[in-house]
Amino acid sequence: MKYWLMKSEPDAYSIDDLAKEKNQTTHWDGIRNYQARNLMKEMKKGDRAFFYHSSCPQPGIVGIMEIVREAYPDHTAFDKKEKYFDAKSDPDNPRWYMVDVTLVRKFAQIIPLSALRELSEKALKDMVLLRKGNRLSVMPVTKKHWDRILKLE
DNA sequence: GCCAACGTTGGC
DNA sequence: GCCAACGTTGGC
Repeated sequence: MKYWLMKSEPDAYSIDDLAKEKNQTTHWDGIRNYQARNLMKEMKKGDRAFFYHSSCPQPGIVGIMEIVREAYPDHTAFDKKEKYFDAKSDPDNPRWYMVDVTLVRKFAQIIPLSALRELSEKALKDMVLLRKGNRLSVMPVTKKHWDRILKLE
């Protein structure tokens, strides 16, 4: 089993939105970055992912999700009415993919980015999220880092 | 709102 | 293939 981190702006879609979904499950659509897409294609059913709130007053990890369906075409790229429509994605040869995720649990308290940064020179050294200039919205997390982060809860 | 750090686009 | 211009992300 692998571990991941997936970002979302809570104004657009928060962990509470996920909690309100039927079966607390949704498709993680709208990824329009090749590196992030390629990582999503590596995801396997049963993998775990941190839900991360970005671009908000308190960025940080707010809970845990599980991958319940492996990568399949992101149909929102085909629909002109969708925000993430992409004319270059052809239904016969889709450019963008998404996975389905379900909520495992929401943390009682957010694990703020600032708390992660405090460990960036030690236990969380080289974590992708903490790398300077990091902009990836989907990224891998090592088991070592995953376990250490859970101790911050 | 600012700005660093990328990623993408398009002319050559 | 190079690279300047432009757009986006995301913390602060």
